[in-house]
Amino acid sequence: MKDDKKLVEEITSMHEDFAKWYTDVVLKADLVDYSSVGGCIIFRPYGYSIWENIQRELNRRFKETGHENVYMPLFIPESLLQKEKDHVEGFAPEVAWITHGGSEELTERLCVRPTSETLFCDHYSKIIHSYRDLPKLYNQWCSVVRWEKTTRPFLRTREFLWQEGHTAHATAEEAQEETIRMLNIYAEFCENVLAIPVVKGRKTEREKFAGAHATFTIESLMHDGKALQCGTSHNFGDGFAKAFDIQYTDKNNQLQYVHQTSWGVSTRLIGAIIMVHGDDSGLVLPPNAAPIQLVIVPIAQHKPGVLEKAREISGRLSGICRLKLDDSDKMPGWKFSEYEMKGIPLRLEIGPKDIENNQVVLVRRDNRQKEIVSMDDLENAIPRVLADIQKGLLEKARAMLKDKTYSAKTFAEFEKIINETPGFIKAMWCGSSECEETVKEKTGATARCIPFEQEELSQKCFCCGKEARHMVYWGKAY
RNA sequence: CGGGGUGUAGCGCAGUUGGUAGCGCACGUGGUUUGGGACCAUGGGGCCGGAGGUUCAAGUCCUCUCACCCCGACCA
Repeated sequence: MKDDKKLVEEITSMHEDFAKWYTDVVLKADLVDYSSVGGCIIFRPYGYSIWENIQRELNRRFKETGHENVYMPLFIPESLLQKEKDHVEGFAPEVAWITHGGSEELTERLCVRPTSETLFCDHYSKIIHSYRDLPKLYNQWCSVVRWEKTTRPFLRTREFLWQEGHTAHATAEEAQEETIRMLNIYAEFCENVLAIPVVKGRKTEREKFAGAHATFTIESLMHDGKALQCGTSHNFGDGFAKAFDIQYTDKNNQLQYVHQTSWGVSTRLIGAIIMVHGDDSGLVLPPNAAPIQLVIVPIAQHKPGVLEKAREISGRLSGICRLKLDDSDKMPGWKFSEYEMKGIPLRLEIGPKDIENNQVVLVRRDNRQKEIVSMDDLENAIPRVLADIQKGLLEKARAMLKDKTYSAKTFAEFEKIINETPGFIKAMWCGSSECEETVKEKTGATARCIPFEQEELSQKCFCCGKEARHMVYWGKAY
């Protein structure tokens, strides 16, 4: 078999049609099904299981840093939503409204939460009285609704699952620390669990969250050169506190407003995994996020001893990795293709010849390398190979990010890159919203972030030529 | 919200000048198979997206609707 032979014929090649490739993968890997409600998806067990892994890993990190999970209502009274002006304006166009209970019209419309800032604020205003009540470090796992016009599985759906952390602090400094702490947790999680390298930075005024003082972001780059915002962390300062009257008495018996943050990641991360690691055979999952890390495929399973051996191995390994034994009567080749589409990191083949030789065959999903391993060494070999795959995927993704990151000094250079080799473009910027607008109009690219790691590529804004203030990562985004 | 496309079996499709629906895959059963998507036999499955109309007769022609997908403008 040639390495480059396309084994899975049901998936469109990503070079042929990236959008089609994406939806093919999403459907063929059994991650989701389309639902009867426009713009919404059904998470199938395999897709939901990835989300559960994400939840488990993040929950551990949130709890290690002192956060508690809570749950707020799905509905927000219109009056509550309207308390913070920028916030309402930002979300108004995509809010879904409840107008009736049964056949009776409600006296006040209820908004289906597009995000829960207002609910947390309302609650905080009641429960925070003293500096002794601070900080409040809350998080909630829930779904939110934003009535989007264009939708794509995971990347943009009308209802999506996410987590939103909402914290209240005594001082501006503490709030800023929290904002960055959570951004760093997201970045570490993306790299170590999802094997997705990210660029950390601050959003421009134009791109920041409605109602925030500052928004920080982690941005990643997909196979097609488009950027994907993977998570955001906002510093609200005391803006919401003033709108919602969240005050506490400090040590000197003075009334003070709290300083707040919020931060979130969503099921969009699953879209990122697909578009960063996937290939023409389908999904490729990093072991740390994979619902099933190892699939055992018995060969000639009707022959005496084969299934027994496969079951024995399954039992031995079940404590050291998440695995599945497929003893259905499908052909082995069918199983190989199926689990490649599903991105299971590692496959173990066990057949009569292997049993004779006291060995098994391991095949990696990421590079299809085969390795023959002694039956006695499985407990060492499996974790070793899984760790190696995890590491390899991150390295590969890092190389891609580096490869697709360009820099431009002039507008002409910028345009040429965006049109010919899409990716991140580093370029100096004067800080004006007008230049962002111009760039967007002429090239379709937006300022993804002002990275923490600044470089001085030149003294002048690549767009208007005036004095540059920041180096910005630009790109077309999902 | 604009532009394009598609709706016929679970999925993918065919269906000629209008004559009352077919193929592949999947599924059920029996058997033979199993190191890269097996084969034979046999069986089940349909208000042709919906509503009007034209006609003796509509999957097919006309009108109107609805849904979904894709591509753009706005957004986790």
